[in-house]
Parts: sequence; C-alpha cells; structure tokens
Amino acid sequence: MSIFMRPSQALRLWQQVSLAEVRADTPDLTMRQMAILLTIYLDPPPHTVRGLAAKLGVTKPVITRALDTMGSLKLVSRHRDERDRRNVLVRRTVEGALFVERFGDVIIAKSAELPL
Amino acid sequence: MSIFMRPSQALRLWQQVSLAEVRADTPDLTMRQMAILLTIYLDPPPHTVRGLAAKLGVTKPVITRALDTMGSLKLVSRHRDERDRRNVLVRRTVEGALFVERFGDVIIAKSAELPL
DNA sequence: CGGTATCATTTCGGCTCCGTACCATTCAAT
DNA sequence: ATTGAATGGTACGGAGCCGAAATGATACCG
Repeated sequence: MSIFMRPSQALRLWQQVSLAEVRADTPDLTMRQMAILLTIYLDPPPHTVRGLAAKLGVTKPVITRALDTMGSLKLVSRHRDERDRRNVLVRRTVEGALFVERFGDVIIAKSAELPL
Repeated sequence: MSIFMRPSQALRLWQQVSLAEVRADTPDLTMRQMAILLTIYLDPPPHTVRGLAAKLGVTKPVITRALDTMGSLKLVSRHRDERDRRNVLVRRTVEGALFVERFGDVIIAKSAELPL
C-alpha cells in the first residue's frame, strides 16, 4: 500500500532524520555513500562496481572510493567473482546490516512523531 | 495524523530519494547542509549561527561555512541583526524556497511509488 | 570609561572527496 | 598465442569540509 504524506510532513521527516544523523556520533556518510549502501542492502545481488556506477549515474572511481571508505567501516565487503575474475562482487556484512536496520528504525521513529 | 511505514518501506524511500538527488544535476548538499537548510525553512525564525549550531550539535564554523556555500548557491541569505549587531540572521530566499519545495515533491513522488 | 562576555568569522593543517586519465588483470575470439 | 574488449583500481591536481584556536566586532555592566 502506498504511503500518503503531505509536503510539509515529508520535509519535516527528512529534517528530523537528518538532524538525528548529524547529532549521532556514527560515521557521517555522504548522500552518495548512503545511496550506494542502501542499494546494496535493498536491491537483489550481485552488485558490481560498474553496475552500481550505472545505477547511481556516477563514475567508477566514485564507487571504488565509496567502497574503500565503507569497507574500512566494515559496512560492506568486496570479493572477486571466481567465475569471472574481472568482476568484484560487493557483499553485505553483519555490521552493515545492523547499520541499515538502525537507520530504518530512526526513520520509523521520526515518522511516528510527525505533527499534523 | 501519524504516518505509518514499515522498515523496508522507510529504507526504500530513503534510497529512492537519495538516488534521485545523486542523479540530479543539482548541487550536492551534505547531510549537514540539508539539515541546516530544512531547519531554516521549517522552523520559525529568527535563525542565528549559534542557534543553528546548538540545534545541530556542531561547532559554529560548520554553520558559517555551510551558510557560505548555500549563500553562494543563493539558497539562503545573511543579514546583520540591527537590534544586536553581533547577531547574523539567516533568511530564506526565493531560490531556496523553490529548492526545498522541489525536494518535498521528490519525497512525495517516491513515497507514492513505494512497493507493498 | 574599562573590562568582560558574546557572536560570528577567519586561519591553519589535515583529511576526504571529486573527475580525468591512465594502468593491470582477466576474458573471449580468432 | 595474440589481440581486443571489459572490469576494477590507481595517480594526480583541485576543491570542499573538518575541528581547534585566534581574530574582530559588538554589547553589557560595573
């Protein structure tokens, strides 16, 4: 079923979630990194660098560097595709799943508090 | 009225909006800049540097620099408070209002497309 | 007045990110 | 075996942002 929101509620929701993220001492992800992370965790695998770059409309180095950063945060991991060793498959991690889950909880909590 | 969302819907919504923003050729705002901008446009004025810094839980230079950036994008404007010339009052602009309005439209559109 | 507090900005060194261009590896076709 | 295409990664110069500390301007208060 569709969600119904009024513009003021939509904007207020985004503000509240952004404020919560800024205040939190969790590592700050850029909008691009967040889009990549959520795509990895929401869209069906496999995920390759090129595929992600195409989906985001950005260049490959953007993906490579974002994976470097999020990899060092243990939010994602990289593995060579053994069937075609040119490919790198991006996989989820336990830490990443927890991060995404916690982020979803923040959105839910803030949406429940929205004023009329 | 509260909004009801399931976690998968909340995360999918955030992904779709982030993807739309990354793909768009509009200037990329950081999460902090977005939080500041939405606060200026949603919370009642007046908005000072110190007040925004306190609300975001960040240092003042963060606000000053964000206002520099968004000011050059004409999304906000600064004016000295004539009653207490130490203060800088941050004000909305026509361009900023349009930007925020358009952003709200994106959220609404993506929320309407959410899968079950 | 003089001294202190308040507010915003600037400065500094350091870090991350950007896009373009180039490189290394692997595969597939000949 | 050789060539060409495809995939990821790397090097580089430039730009933006970070926090801490110093600076400048204004207000308050004795």
